[in-house]
Amino acid sequence: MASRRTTRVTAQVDRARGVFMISVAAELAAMHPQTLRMYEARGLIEPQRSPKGTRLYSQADVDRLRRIQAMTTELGMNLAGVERVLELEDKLARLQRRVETMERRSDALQEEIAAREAEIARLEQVRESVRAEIVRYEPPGTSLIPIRPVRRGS
Amino acid sequence: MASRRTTRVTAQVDRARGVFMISVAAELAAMHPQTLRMYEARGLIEPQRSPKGTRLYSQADVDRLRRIQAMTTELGMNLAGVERVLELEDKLARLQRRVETMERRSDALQEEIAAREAEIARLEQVRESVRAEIVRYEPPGTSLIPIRPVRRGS
DNA sequence: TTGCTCCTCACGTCACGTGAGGTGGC
DNA sequence: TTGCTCCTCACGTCACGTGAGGTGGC
Repeated sequence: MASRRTTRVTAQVDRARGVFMISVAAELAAMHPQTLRMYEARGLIEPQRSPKGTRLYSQADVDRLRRIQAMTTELGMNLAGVERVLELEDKLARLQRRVETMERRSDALQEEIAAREAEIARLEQVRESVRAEIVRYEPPGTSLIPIRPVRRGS
Repeated sequence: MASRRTTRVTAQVDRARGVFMISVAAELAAMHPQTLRMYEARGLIEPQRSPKGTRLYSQADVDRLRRIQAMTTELGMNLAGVERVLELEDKLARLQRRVETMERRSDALQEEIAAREAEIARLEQVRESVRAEIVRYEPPGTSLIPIRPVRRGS
């Protein structure tokens, strides 16, 4: 279990780590290397840099490039639109996660209500049986002590 | 209260009703009439038509045109991007409303829990006082009747 | 007749992608 | 030296907006 978590964290780190130089990244994204430089100039992508200044693209960068590629090629969007859509998709994903969290919370609250309902039912059951026991001490006409309303602080 | 609702419904109907011919709508949206025809051909807007075939734009149409205008002029987006962004903004608005509904529901559930907590506290309180009353009937050494464990069904 | 509507066609502009050209370090 | 990197500049293409041109009904 601990090892699985470690593996996942490592994979995440790797996904964000700059490993491809521009020619490789361009081939993986099916783009011209010059296009990648252009996208960077417009702020659509920010690859890391080696100490010498060479761009280093991560797997996450390549994925993002492919999403951009789909929007421009398949939908015919320009870069201004791509930028805005990427923003909105991020917002949407965050909101989606929030909805899921709230749904789980809602379920948990429902369970809390059910648990308290059960507790109330249990307490009422106890009260009923106590009442039944008390009544047994008072069979009409056979009680040894007179029955009177209980008065507090008497 | 009923009249306020009626007013709102009327306003909504008016907002969706085709009232402006193309030259007026174009002026309200600060656009060329030909541009409006182009947007319609591309499916970005669907004005109603008079029996004679004249386009009739509603206030909602004009608002939509202004939103499109802002995206193309201020952000430099093309129409493919506008289309996608309008879709995503709709989705986002729906999800936003859902989050608000869920928040209200969550609050309501919290209140339900609080109400049941109060009921539990009340029942426990009752049980405590019943116990206290029973004890009061059994002062050691002064009871008129012998105290024995209660046996069911005896 | 004027001014609107409808339509189609064509052109100018601009964004984007890509190629060329020149530099520098493994 | 080869093949990559870096950069800037320039050109071809395409989408979009707008204008022209011709029609028809209040």
